[in-house]
Amino acid sequence: MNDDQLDLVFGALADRTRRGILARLAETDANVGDLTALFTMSQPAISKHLKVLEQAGLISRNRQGTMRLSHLQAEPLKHATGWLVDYRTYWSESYDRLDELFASLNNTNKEQ
Amino acid sequence: MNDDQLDLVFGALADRTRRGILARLAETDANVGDLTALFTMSQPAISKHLKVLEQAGLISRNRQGTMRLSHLQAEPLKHATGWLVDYRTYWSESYDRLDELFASLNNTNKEQ
DNA sequence: CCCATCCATAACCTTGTGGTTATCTATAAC
DNA sequence: GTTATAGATAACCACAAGGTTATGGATGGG
Repeated sequence: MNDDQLDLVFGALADRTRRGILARLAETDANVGDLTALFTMSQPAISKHLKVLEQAGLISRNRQGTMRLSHLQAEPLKHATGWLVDYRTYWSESYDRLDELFASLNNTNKEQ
Repeated sequence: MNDDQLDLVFGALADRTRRGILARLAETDANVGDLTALFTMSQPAISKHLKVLEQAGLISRNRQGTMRLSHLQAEPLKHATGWLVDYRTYWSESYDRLDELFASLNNTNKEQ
């Protein structure tokens, strides 16, 4: 994953509304109206966020009748994770297994 | 890790100069002059980037004589990773062991 | 004390971002 | 063909972001 893509992906993730959209899409696909109902902002604002997510490759969209369904595309999240875990040797602890890592992350997330 | 912190961390990572600074600090601590020499921009610009990184908790700084050394603080990267891996069930493949994940990531990163 | 060095800060500029309202387009239903 | 609905687009606004140059403040050395 190159610098341009990382700019787009991390930039897309740097907004809590967009992270909220991704969380919602992790459940099921959704149309623009569904997503607009979740946030206290206008439909065009949501459409803009969806465009940002699409350009980052984090969602795909296809027409379903008069609606456009957004679908989570998690692959760039995997690559962003790959970038981040390169720094794991600088974390305070190291983990051999993913489940150990996740257990630790859950703890530290709750602690804060 | 709450939304405000995620805003700051992902926002800090959304700039390639700041990612470059983190990569440099992964080797050794560095002062502002060292970092300015690495990029084609002015010293105040680097100082601004360092402030962003510091507010995101990604670096700490302490005076060493007349210099201020920046030191990588990777803990927020761990927490950001924790947020990202929550989406691992939506990746195209799943991995039980970190080394499997890393191997895959190295491959896909090289492929692109 | 004076001076050089390292860095921060201030002021400014341009562009991007996140929101709004108003309007246009596309699809489906009748 | 008309109409209703879903969503995109345009025009606009306020402010944040990323850069610049100029200058100020802190530290160490002679």
